[in-house]
Amino acid sequence: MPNAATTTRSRVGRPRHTHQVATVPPREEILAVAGRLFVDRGFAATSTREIAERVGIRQASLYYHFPSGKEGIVAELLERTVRPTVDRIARLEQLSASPDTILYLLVELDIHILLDTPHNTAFLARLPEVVKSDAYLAYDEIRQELAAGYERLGREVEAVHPGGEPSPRSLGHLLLELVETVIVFRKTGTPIDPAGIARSCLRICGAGTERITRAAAAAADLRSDFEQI
Amino acid sequence: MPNAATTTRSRVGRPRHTHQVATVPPREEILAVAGRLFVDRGFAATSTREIAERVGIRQASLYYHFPSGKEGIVAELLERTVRPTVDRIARLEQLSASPDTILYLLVELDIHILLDTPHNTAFLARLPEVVKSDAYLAYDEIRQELAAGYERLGREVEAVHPGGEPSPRSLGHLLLELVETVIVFRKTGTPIDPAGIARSCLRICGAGTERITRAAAAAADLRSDFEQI
DNA sequence: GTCTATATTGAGATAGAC
DNA sequence: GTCTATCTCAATATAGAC
Repeated sequence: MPNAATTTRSRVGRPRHTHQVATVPPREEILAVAGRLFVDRGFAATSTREIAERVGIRQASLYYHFPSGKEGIVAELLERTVRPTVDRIARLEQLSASPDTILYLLVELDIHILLDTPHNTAFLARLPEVVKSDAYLAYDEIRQELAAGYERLGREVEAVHPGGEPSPRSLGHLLLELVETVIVFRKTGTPIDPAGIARSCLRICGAGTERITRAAAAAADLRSDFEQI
Repeated sequence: MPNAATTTRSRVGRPRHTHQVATVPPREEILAVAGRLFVDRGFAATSTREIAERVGIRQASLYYHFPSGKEGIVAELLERTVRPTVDRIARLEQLSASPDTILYLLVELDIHILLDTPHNTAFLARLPEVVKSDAYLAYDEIRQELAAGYERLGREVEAVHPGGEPSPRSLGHLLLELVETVIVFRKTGTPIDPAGIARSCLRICGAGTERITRAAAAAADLRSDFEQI
């Protein structure tokens, strides 16, 4: 079935169904398959053979797309895990809303992104083999920014009514960890309650019931602005 | 230097320095070294050769102490991670104190135990390769009990003042995850604030500032009973 | 861009001497 | 209880044909 010059030519008659059947580029296929396996079985425990097998190519062919093998794959997966969140936090902090509302919104959006991440690949950042790798450095830098954002917002929420029980040290990291419980929950199949976690974050910062209710309502109005993109 | 019958005999003169230099049994040494390496580099990424090398024996000799190799080692490490906590929770729940106080105390004690665990081996339960192993089953069963305990206590704390903002779903797992943030923090070197986490747990369950302050004070009086053993 | 073939290395595990 | 020696298997990575 010779079929030369199937691209970049004008032809007589009805064009082929170039629907592509939404053909995913092999590179993307590799990332998806590898992400799933890494999260499922661990990074070191997953072989390039198995990745290739599931993609439908030979083991050696992986090195065409990712010359540095598994390392390169996990680097890109980590990158994609953290990028969208950081892109939004700057816009969030510019909103003219109460700190309560902004924190509530950040938590909800962060959770939303974590739950949407293809194969829960945010979990990869918790594997020791991955943490030791070079790929982790860029990821961690951005994550520190995120923790700093949580810290800033948390302290602002705390400052609305000074004099209460103080919020814990490492507040930013604690809030971020609380949000990232969804990574663990997603893995273990534990039911997830995003609004409950958002409320919990505000409570940790000293906000009372009425403030939380108000923040949740205000966040609901603003949320639609951030769901796109 | 022949030295027969060094035990169970009475001898003339000053006894040898039988201090043993606190000689740790090789089995324990293996567990300690392996625990450290597993947590540091991951389970699959750690070879039996490296464990043996650091213990000061040959790779093959490991199989005398642990016939099933790494699997057997990690099984025992997990076992030791979870046993002491579960042993105490039953006694805690029998105390005639407020739910606030008991939950506060449980959180503090749980954190204390997690921070004392030899090489942060509680982290092992978060490695996919370990979760897939048979060793994980026994561990998980006991951990479910623990989550159930947190759920019971959390709901009791919530019920003290009904009608407030409801606590999140999966409350027990959420509280347990919040406590276990110390595992992650210990790994990343993030400063840890045990009392702050305890207060955060109570807040999540709807307790206000005064109740938390009272619970902390009451817990301080009871704490000494549980530090021993 | 994908293949076959293979080099190379390192892992876990067992047998049997001491 | 620890050793040496070795088997077996699997993994990563490269070379070069198509």
